[in-house]
Amino acid sequence: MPYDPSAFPAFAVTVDLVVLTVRRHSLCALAVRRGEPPFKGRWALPGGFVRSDEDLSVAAARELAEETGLLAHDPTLPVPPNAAHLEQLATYGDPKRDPRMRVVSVAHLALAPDLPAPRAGGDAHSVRWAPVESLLDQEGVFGRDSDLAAPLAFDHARILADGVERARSKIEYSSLATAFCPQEFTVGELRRVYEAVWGVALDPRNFHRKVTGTPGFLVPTGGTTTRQGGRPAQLFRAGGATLLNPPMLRPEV
Amino acid sequence: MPYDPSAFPAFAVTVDLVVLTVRRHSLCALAVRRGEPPFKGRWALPGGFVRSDEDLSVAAARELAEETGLLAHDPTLPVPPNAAHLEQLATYGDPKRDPRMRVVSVAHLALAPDLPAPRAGGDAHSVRWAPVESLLDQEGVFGRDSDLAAPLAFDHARILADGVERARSKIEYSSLATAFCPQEFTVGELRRVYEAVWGVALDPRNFHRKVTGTPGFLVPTGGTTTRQGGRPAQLFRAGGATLLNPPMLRPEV
DNA sequence: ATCATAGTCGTCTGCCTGACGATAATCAGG
DNA sequence: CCTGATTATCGTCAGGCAGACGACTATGAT
Repeated sequence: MPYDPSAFPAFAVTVDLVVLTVRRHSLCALAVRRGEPPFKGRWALPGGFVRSDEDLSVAAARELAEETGLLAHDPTLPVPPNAAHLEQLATYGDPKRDPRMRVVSVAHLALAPDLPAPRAGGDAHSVRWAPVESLLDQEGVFGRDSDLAAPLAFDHARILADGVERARSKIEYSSLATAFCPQEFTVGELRRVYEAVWGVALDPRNFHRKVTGTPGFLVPTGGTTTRQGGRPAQLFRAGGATLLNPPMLRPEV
Repeated sequence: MPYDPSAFPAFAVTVDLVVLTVRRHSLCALAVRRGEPPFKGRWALPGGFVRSDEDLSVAAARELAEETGLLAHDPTLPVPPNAAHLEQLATYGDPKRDPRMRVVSVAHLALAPDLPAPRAGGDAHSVRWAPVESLLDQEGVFGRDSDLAAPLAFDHARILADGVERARSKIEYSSLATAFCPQEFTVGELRRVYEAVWGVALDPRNFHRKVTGTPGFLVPTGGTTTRQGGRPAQLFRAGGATLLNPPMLRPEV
């Protein structure tokens, strides 16, 4: 049977990115300001059309590189210096999610260490890191950041919320939190990642016992650092283990 | 800026379903035999095109109902008698996954109690439950079931494997295993679900202690049954709790 | 020198789990 | 009726792990 294009509806397919990082003790997401209608002037998640010869993960990695300069991390290769964790999040296809046409968006979640500065595709004003609470707070916050108070464009608030929840739950049972850290980091820095992502305070002594006692989670590099002040801390790299068993559960409420 | 259809590539969007159930102590998936090329005569996952006015979850629920007569379970409504759990799994968009054209498939995972018999959309011969191992076993098993030995069409083996892994991990930390049970069930029946999904044997005493001791997991209905033989067992319904904390971890190895 | 800060090591207690003994309530068959 | 097979359910015990928290260590700031 020959291929009949009229036998099915045509869709546009995009990738949208939830890019998360931890800056100044808070979980931040990358947001871009829309320069075109609809939602012109509003903040949105970075993203773009999937090209006709691209796999979805390739499109997501391309968008990530365009927006941040980060490379997606292929687990089969050694970790390049500018690597981010990238995984598919979920797909959103409400017929009315884009008023122009029928768009299905395959959202991806990227986790990155704190970056020097967002590098826009030519227009640095249109890209910024923003704390996820301010992006998700639909009520709006009046004051200096009132330009951020408007809800995100399209269904991006929902997508961001899903991405944040995925990150929050995934660091419980995997070593993914190290994706927020530079290649070498201390136990305290890793703990502050958990604290920022979960929004809770953790006991430094129990946390230290847990992460150093889990085989394959952390590998000491031999060096120490004092960049946080106080007693110098051992430096570690992420070990090969990806699954934490038993998991490190979020404290309840 | 007006909408310009030539500014982006057009995709076909489908939903594919991984429908799992437990029959005769083994985890089974719904498979349909393809009647058209490509992969004519091979087994595949049920699925179809998303209509132009349909959300993805609606399309998945429609396909599920067409193939099985099951209703997707809307968590905000009381559970109808023929309800199945339905959730989005992942999206597959390799440019070469369908030789005819560019198709992006949003796979969904459905979990259902053991059903009387698959009800095909007019052709009962083309749909069947098959143990997931036989569908995933690429080497093929010679013998009576050799028609099942050929690998699934398209990338459906990958999708099925992802769905099975999702189900296996999700019953660890949620009450989702009850989706495989009828409305009323015994602790032993629930244990046999875990054993079938994980492919391991569990200690009946420890399992009983765990599930009856987790608040909100099981609600006794007062009745008892003896349909398994042996001492009569209490009947339960699924409680309101959806998250198991602490989780019930798979035995290692 | 003193203090503040952060890191690291220990201890104790309670909870949960895995291993497994024991008892209870049914059915099949002699 | 009695016996054994089968399944359900309750209990016990030891080990592991997590939360709470004391104590000590090594730095920088004043």
